[in-house]
Amino acid sequence: MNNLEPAVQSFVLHFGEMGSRWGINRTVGQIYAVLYLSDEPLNAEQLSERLEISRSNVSMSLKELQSWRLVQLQHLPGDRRDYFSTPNDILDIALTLLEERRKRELDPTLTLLRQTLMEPATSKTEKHAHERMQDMCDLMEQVSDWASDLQRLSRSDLELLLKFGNKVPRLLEMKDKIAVLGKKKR
Amino acid sequence: MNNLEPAVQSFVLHFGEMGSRWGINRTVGQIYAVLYLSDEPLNAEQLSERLEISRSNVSMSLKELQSWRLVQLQHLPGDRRDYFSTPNDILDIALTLLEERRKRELDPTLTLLRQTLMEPATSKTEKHAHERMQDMCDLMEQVSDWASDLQRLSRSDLELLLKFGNKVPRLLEMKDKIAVLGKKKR
DNA sequence: CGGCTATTTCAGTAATTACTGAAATAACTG
DNA sequence: CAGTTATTTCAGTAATTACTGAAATAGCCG
Repeated sequence: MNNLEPAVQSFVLHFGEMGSRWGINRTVGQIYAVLYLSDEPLNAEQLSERLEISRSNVSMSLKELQSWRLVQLQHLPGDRRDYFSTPNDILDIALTLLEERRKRELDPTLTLLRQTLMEPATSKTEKHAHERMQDMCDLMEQVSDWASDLQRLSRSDLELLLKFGNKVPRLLEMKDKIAVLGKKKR
Repeated sequence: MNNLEPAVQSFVLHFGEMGSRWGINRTVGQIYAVLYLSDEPLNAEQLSERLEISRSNVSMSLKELQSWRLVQLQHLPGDRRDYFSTPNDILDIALTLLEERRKRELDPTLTLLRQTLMEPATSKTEKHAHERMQDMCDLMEQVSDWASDLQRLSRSDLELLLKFGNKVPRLLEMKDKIAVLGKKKR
């Protein structure tokens, strides 16, 4: 890993750590970091060398990253090896991550909650448990909808939303107008 | 764990799984789930029995949850054991989670990125890496600011924001007015 | 203080997860 | 088709993480 430039190396190490703090493992995080910083697509062999990990480990980790749609596979003319890169736009990446997490974490939980809430609650404690689950279900639905909506925004709207984020409270002062707008259009 | 009512049990198991998909481990997730659904505070002994795990495991897991500020410690009159519960409001919980994750994941990464970006980039590849890091840094700052702002919103504004979430695109149609408002007040 | 109860700590072990090398598969090339 | 190169799979092992029981600590109460 000393073949990496210092700035790259510390970023890669940090990402590895963050990865394992998440569900993702260290190696997967490191591979992603290397690809993200690289100015050209890399093949498995190169990743294996730079991170000093086995070829097979690279193969498995890349499969994992592909399942998250976080890396793109491409070919260079006259070279039949697989080359990998990340999207150029960090917003693209963030949106993909958000969407995948929604699918993997929110959706299954929502399914379970709805299913459980179909059954009648008998005892007092069970009634209370149902209330709690209902609250969680409601919130998760809202968050899930929010996330879906973000996916549909144009790039420029997204950037606007991010930029004005720290003025959200003020934006909410306009809630009356927004409410009117909501009624008018729907 | 068969002492738990079926609805509770499946929720607890699911939460355990989700926990380990996260950085948090299965037991911690299960304990949290039990506490969240319980209609009364529980002590370590009770958690140990219900989940059939050792007393010491409960102790460690509760410490972990306390470090995330996700459980509240309290005492019952005439009983010197520690009792634990979660906040009643799921929004409270979500905000705490958001804030802790910001502190643990975004902040350290931002620190590293800023630090690295202070150094000059020499080679061509290093310049490219710096650009990538700068992009990530910018986005993370915006997200971090967003998260901070959410913490400061009143409960009613938060609920409004959540409810109107799926009308975000329409809300952005008003960007001109928002821009004006931004200038006027700042 | 001495006994009692509750909680924490921690070394050892169990369970899980990550990684490797070797072998199998796949895909091209002459 | 045989040879060559690239990728994947997988059984075995290494490394990490989770969990336990026993011992230590802490705090109360008579």
